[in-house]
Amino acid sequence: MTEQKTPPVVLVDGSSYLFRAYHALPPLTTSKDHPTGAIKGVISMIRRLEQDFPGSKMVVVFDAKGKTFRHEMYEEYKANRPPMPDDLACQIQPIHEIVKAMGLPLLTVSGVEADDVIGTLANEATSKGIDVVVSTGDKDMAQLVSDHVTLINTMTETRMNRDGVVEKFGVTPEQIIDYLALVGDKVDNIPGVNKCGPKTAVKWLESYKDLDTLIEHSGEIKGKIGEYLREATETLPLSRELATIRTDVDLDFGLEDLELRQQDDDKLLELFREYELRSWIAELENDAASSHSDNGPDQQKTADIEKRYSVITDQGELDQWVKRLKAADLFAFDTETTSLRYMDAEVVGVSFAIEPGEAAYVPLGHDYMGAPEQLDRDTVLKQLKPLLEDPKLAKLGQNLKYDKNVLANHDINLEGIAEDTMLESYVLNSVATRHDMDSLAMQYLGEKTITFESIAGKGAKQLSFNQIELEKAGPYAAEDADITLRLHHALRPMLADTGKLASVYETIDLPLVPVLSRMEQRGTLINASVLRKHSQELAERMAELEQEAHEVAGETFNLGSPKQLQAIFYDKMGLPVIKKTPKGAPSTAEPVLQELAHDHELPRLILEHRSLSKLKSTYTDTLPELINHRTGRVHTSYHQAVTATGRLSSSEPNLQNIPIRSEEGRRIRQAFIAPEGYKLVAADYSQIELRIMAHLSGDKGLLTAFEKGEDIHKATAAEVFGVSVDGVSGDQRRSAKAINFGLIYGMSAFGLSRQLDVSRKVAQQYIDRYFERYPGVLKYMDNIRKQAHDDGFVETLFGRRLYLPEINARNKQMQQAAERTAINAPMQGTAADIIKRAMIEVEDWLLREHGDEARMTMQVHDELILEVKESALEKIRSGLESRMSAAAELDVPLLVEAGAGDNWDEAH
DNA sequence: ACGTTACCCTA
DNA sequence: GTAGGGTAACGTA
Repeated sequence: MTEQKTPPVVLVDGSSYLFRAYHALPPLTTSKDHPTGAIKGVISMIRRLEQDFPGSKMVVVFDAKGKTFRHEMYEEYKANRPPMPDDLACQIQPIHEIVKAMGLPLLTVSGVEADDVIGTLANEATSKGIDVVVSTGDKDMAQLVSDHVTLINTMTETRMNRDGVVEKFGVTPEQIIDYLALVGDKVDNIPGVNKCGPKTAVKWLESYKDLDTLIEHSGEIKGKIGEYLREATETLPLSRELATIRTDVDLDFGLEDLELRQQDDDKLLELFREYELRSWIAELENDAASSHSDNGPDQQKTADIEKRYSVITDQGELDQWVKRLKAADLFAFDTETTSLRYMDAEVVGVSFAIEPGEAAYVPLGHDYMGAPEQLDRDTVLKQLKPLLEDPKLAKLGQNLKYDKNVLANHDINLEGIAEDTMLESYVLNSVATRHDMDSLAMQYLGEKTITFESIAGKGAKQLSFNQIELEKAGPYAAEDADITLRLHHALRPMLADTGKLASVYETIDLPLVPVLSRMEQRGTLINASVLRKHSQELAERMAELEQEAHEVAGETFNLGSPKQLQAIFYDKMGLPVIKKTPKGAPSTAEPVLQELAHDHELPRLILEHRSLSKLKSTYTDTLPELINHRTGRVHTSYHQAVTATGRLSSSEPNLQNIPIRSEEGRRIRQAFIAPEGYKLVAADYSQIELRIMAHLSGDKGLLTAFEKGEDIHKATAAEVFGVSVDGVSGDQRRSAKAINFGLIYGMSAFGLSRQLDVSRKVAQQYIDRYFERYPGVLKYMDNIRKQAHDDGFVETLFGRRLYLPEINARNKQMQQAAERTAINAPMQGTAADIIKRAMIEVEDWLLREHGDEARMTMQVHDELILEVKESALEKIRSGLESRMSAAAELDVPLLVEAGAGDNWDEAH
């Protein structure tokens, strides 16, 4: 039996969460444009802590305005920090008010930082024998950790005790200050030791225990880094002092003065309404409604919705649920399966939710030793089939494409896909978050969900769902449905409130789900024997190259190892270093070897070997292995919530990077074939991004060029180089093409000069000349940059948003990168929207009119690939072209070029 | 066994 | 200069 302990006092570092929430969360605003992202983030973290530490005294500490004693010690302290952005500053007051209304003591002490207040209170508590939990996102606080003080990062859900500090940093809490002093801090402008990072600091502290001893023995440290250490000996004591959190601040109050007060519901409701924090409003209202029946003692308030999860193994109970599902306006639905790979997956159970907090799991295929008797899978699926196939019964799920695919394995055609939380989250903010359910629950509901790993384990020993005990599987699966439902309630209003996002979700991403599902299930046909033969040829040629390379080098080595290549090229042969990798090692990348190949044989051999090895390992070896035994075809996965711009991505295999540029590579495309009696039709949008640029910018010259159907690169060359269209040389056209691509990518003179191998000055002249001839484009580029800076996001033609959190970053490089994204995203994203619209339309048309004659099988960003019956070839080709062209009404024609052939190479 | 780095394939 | 995914090597568990 253990002693009943006093609950720990919880000290919350509000300021550290303020910044993190501001950067991590999407730039949400109220309908009156008051930003709320940081409010939401900080408050939901405090609420989580209230749940996790019931009965604890909690104190929330923020930095006060103005300078602190550290500035007096060191003028340059935090001199690198930019002023707080306005849209963060204006959220501080509301947070303070909400914290107060929640009844929590709020502290801001001028002249010191929040850290010091926390350090002092922690010190006071431990001296009285009370344990302390410090909630912070700031690693510097690790110095406070002791047997009685732990850290918790409520954002990342990690707790750190003494052992945790040692594990994370490699030094004890007592050594953290010295560690921080050595490493320094760019943001706070603490100098530290030049070139000394975490690794070096840990190494030194391991050998010398503390900073003073290290300084005494600094003469023993060899090499350049030793010199840097000796250079820093004068500033190190200052660095150490700056890094030290004070535990002896003279506060005019003590812990006992900081009382929790009763939460002021009325005030809180008013604040939540003002900042439109909908889910919390609903919760408060519910609490108020139910508080009469709640006559228990004044406990921790029930921030959680009461959860009623059931596991159904009784037919009567299932019937009750089915009845309710049929009557519901919308129900959440989830399948548990044997595998994440949709082609192999079988249903292990299904879960449902209609009302928040209430959910049911119906286990159907748990087959571990001693599993309880369950309802018969096929019988239940048969019972559910009419329900799941009814397009009028609206279903909600998280990534329903997967569920649709899995159900197809059981001959169920899921229809009525009405809402999908993964897509809601993606459309709301494609960049700021991952869109898996666990992340979404944390972000939008402030709730930690049961992870699959926690019930199934991980790595090779991970169990599949059918092997998981019902006691664990039930809550997990039911929670999936419940969380999905509650997420939808949180996300859907946000979509409706934000520009045209709801329409992007409703008319583009959601209707695409069944289209992609069918494309995935259809798969594509591949000639495995051609690929295997190709693999063999590649292997032979590679062996020759390898032997030659070994002879030339005079030693054997692994041609695929950049490290060994470096040793041979730069250490042994002494070749010039043309470029370095990001980590500073001399690069052996393709353009470098290309350059070196002028004077040496070895780089050429490596280059050829490398390109063949790439083709072999990525394509010719792998693709045949991915052929499904049941269908004889290859089934990719299209991911709808991955890219920042709205494009799809493809994996296992990635069909969007099948080679085309080299002859050897095209042989791989030749292995993508049509079935007997069919041809492959490949239709692609010609110059779609440039056309979108013409449309968005409204530039007269560009619009005219496209209207006349001119060769756009030639037309550009004629303008930039001042020659007639007929007089454009091949070189001029090539340059113009690079300029046009550069424009789409947010070009700089530097980038263009490298691409064209001309001086930066010449590149700049080209750019200037271009903008002179196409002034509308320049104006558009300027506008879009300005818009990005003002709004923090850019939009596609259809209103899909891309947030650019780094557009106003202090780091100029980051800011410029964000500007390039701002320029590129509307074009790339609009193109993505257009082809998605085309896919929905084409699929609908084919299913309606040509069910057995043609089917869409692949999408590669601006290209659709279909299998078409030979007899219907011309009809389908023209219908396809016209539908793709009509997928958007632009001020320029959308030209589509479609070809046909026995394989993808021929069709393209 | 897992994560990171360097490299390279596509639009 | 934009946006992705996959592989081998390599370092750390």
